[in-house]
Amino acid sequence: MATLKQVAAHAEVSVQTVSNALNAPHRLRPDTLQRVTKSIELLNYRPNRNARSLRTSAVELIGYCVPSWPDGQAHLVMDQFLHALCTAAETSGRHILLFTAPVGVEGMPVYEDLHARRLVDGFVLSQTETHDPRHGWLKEQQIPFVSFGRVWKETTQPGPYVDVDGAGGCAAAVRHLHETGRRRIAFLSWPKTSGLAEDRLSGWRAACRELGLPTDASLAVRCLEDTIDQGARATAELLDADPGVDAIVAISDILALGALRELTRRGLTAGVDVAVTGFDDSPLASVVSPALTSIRQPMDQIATELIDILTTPATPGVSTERLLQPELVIRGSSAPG
Amino acid sequence: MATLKQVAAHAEVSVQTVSNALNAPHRLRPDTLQRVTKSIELLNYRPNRNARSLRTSAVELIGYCVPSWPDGQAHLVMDQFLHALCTAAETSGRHILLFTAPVGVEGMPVYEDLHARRLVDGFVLSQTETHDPRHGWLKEQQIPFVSFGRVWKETTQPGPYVDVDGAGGCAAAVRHLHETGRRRIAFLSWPKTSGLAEDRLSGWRAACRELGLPTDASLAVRCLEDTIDQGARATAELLDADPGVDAIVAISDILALGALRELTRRGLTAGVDVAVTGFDDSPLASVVSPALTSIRQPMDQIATELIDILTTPATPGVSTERLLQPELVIRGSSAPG
DNA sequence: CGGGGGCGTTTTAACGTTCAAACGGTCTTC
DNA sequence: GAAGACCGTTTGAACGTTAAAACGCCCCCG
Repeated sequence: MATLKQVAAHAEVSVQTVSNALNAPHRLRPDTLQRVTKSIELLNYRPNRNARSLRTSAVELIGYCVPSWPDGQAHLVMDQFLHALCTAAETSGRHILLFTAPVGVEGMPVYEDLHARRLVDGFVLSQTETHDPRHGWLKEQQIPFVSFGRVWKETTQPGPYVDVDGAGGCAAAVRHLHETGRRRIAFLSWPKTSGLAEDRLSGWRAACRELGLPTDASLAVRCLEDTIDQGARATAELLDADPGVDAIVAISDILALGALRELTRRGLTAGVDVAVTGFDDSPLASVVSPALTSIRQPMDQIATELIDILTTPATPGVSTERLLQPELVIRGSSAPG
Repeated sequence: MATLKQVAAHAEVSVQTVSNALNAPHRLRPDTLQRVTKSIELLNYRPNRNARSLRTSAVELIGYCVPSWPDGQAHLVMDQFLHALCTAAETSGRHILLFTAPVGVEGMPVYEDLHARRLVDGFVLSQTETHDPRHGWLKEQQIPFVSFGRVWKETTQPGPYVDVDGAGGCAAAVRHLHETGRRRIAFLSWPKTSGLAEDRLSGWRAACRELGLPTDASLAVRCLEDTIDQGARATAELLDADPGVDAIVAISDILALGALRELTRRGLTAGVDVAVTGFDDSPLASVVSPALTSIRQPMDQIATELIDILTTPATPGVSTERLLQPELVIRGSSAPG
């Protein structure tokens, strides 16, 4: 465990010079730099992050509250997201610190504490809710943050965010289905209380109208829970009420799996008789058969933008609200063969 | 952002006394303690972790390498594990720091670097492999670690670990199936190269023998990948070759889902005609129908033991190898109604 | 030849905390 | 009544780093 002092002694320079060699190499004369660099390598020196942070009061750590989920609700792309976030943080020399906190505003003292004790520089929020109180609170406390997901509705100054254009994604799915000959496209959704759901639904509706396809109220079905069973049940209702449906855009992969199951149960072939698309391109999408066409969120890009916004000092010209386009991954459930 | 100095001035004591009030309150006279405590509250003081860590050279941070998975292989219980790990760390005043690293021994420089720069005190490893080189390497470097999962086979001094008795879990599943009248129980497995697979398989074999049930080689089928398709295909082969099979113990929930699908395809009812069990009790197990009987790993306990081993200084009497019992969660796929 | 300006390096001080030793007071003990 | 032990508190130093200022040197210019 070599220290700056030991390196300095070895290279026969002052401590500060070694520090400069690392943080501002242009200040050193080339030969000095080389001598110092050699000593650093020789002694296998690594800067002590704690000492550095104490001096600079920046810890290069970003807090992320690991979501807890109601039973039976999986976050199937969470590991993708975490991996992307981690990678993005690392390319900027930072790391992710995990913690737990109560949901909503009750969790705020935890955020404040972590920041006050200087365990983190700022936070990445996810699971943003319709009237998420966390944004306003953090802004008030002047704690840096960025949110994955817009704050939906009625909140003044929502703060910096990165989000995916769910409406655009669903519209793309509808257009793809239209191109492959589908003409009566249903939408499997969640309850109205979710901003996410309304956004995606609006994309389906807009694209259908644009293409002259029906958007009857009966074509948009809501499931109370994000489970396979609910997806299957809703699909059954849909097909019973309207046998002409030839495609289903589901708001999640899980609901889409439910749709697939119900189709199989009825002796229908997904992708042939009725096309199905999901959302998130979770790992399950590619392991079922027929494999599920799904709308993939660009996790790497999301993570990069999140870290970028969080670590770049606010600049007048640069927006801190970024909407990214998802990608439609086409598989057998909508285009067999 | 109050500091110790400011609190000291406010309480009219020395800095060290305030420090003692927090770290060794028994040393203070009750009235002094109260006065100091009051000042701390009044100024909303929070100790600066960096300064503390610099002095004590302990950062109270535990590194965990976020696993990256081959496409189409989901780690469905990773968020459960992370949540449990986080919670366990927090109850001991620590936190989890995420990072990425190449798999195997190539990732070791990353571990060393994080430790040398004093970003973490130690590591929790997971995804332990048969000849995992990380354990030996870390031990050699004297970097504290604990592994979730045994090092299988031939490694001397495997190092501290917490693991789940997969054999015991599978044996419990077999006994449960036997109790409910099943007499020809098959096992859906992975390739032989996995220590995990061999462990679980051995539990099935042992329990069957104990109960006088057949363990023909044809009853133990191997799937090359952990996908629903592979599980379905293997189940099809199994039933074609041996129509007498009345129960299937699958080594993973994913394979079990494949089995369920194949049964449905054949017009058989899971839980009635053929019983099926999975492993991990992933979120999917409870959202399919019939819901899947599955072997649940005690995540909270696992996490607690991991943190305990990692943070407790080695004591001669106390073992650092702990094997925990999983819990069989019985649902409709093995016991309808 | 004296003053100003770069340049590369060193010096000084500070970040906020804890450890170890020192201190002064009171209470025992012989 | 002096010596020792104990208790609660303070003092001094250190952890390893970086920011800012100071320094000495050389070069240029008037």
